Amino acid sequence: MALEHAILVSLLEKPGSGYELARRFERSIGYFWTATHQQIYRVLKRMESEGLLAVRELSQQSRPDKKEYSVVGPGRAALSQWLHESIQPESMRHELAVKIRGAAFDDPSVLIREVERHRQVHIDRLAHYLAGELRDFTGPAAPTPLDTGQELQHVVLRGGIAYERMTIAWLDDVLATLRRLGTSPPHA
Amino acid sequence: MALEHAILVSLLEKPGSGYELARRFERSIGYFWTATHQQIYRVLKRMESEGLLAVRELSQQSRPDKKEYSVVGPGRAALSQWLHESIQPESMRHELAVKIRGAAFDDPSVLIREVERHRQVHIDRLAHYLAGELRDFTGPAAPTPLDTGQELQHVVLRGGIAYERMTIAWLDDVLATLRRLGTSPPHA
DNA sequence: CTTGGCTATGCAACGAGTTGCATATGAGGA
DNA sequence: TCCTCATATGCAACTCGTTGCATAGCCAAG
Repeated sequence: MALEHAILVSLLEKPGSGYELARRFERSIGYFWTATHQQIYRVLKRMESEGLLAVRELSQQSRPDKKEYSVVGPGRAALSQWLHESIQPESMRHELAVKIRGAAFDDPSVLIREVERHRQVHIDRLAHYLAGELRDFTGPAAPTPLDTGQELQHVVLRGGIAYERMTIAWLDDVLATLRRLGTSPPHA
Repeated sequence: MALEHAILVSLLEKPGSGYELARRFERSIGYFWTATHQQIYRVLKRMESEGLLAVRELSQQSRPDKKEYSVVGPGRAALSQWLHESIQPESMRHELAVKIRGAAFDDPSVLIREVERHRQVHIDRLAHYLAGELRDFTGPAAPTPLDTGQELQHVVLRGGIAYERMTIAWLDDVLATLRRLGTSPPHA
């Protein structure tokens, strides 16, 4: 049910429509929790029927109407309760690592392009995070001092930055290893 | 379908039963891909019916019979084909980060114990990985030189080690931030 | 005036993953 | 004898998540 909680957090930070939430899940919240618009619409509907959210239909000019959701009392209570529960530490889901081990049973060098591609994606994400950090937290236009919400958003963003840096360094290690093995014969 | 591929890799490394695979998914392979035994049994059955795996029923003394699975031609081909396809870079799923941002709407200090608990889990995992590295790759009892499969297993393990170290450092940052905010009033 | 793009919401079908339960063998300890 | 533990496999029901498709309004470009 973590999507439910991610939605509560996002709507507490700022009310919005399903469509707007879907876009937030492509950046910001989406850095550490993903969801497609279909999933979001479905869960929003369920949460509204459970009384966690309130809806307001807004007519808009030059675009379709939208439904703006906001968190109401029971939703806030549900989030608060969840914060007091303990969750189990993340289990990894690293498909590329599966591929790398699998490469032992084929030609490891076929993975070089793939790993290079992933590396570039992580370099782009890092640049994106760093730009966001400068804009919102450490640059001249950032508010000082930061409030609690901003401090917490910043520490989460620092986690994302650390993750991307670590990943890029590891992919460099992977590439060096694949290139070193390049001339070796494939394993039985 | 990544579970399918993780199973192919694991069974190519060494044939085994569903039960044995389930235990491998608690260590080794499980460091970067998780699965429960129910899922594994179900997928094994499907893969066998699709001709990717062969089964051998083994009678055992002093324990129940088991079914030993191994990869056959088409399974190997399926893995090889997957290695040549490209996958999309991982999307994050970091529930703790959602909680941290959510803490802005409650008392941030309630998370301190939770974060400390996660930190300890990652310290334990790091110690476990380092012990495995010493045993299998860098210690005096490790084979020299390593073959291709071992080199690739090692580079994946180095990724796990880097991940745990990064995570521990980040959780220290999170704890320092939570403690600093400890005396502040909760956000609106 | 048609096409493509952005906003905005949604259904239907499927596949992936979790939780709870059920069953059975045999070892070792209370 | 009974209980628990480790081995070993599995069903049923459910939730979560993805993919493909559909609809609809309005704008701007060609």
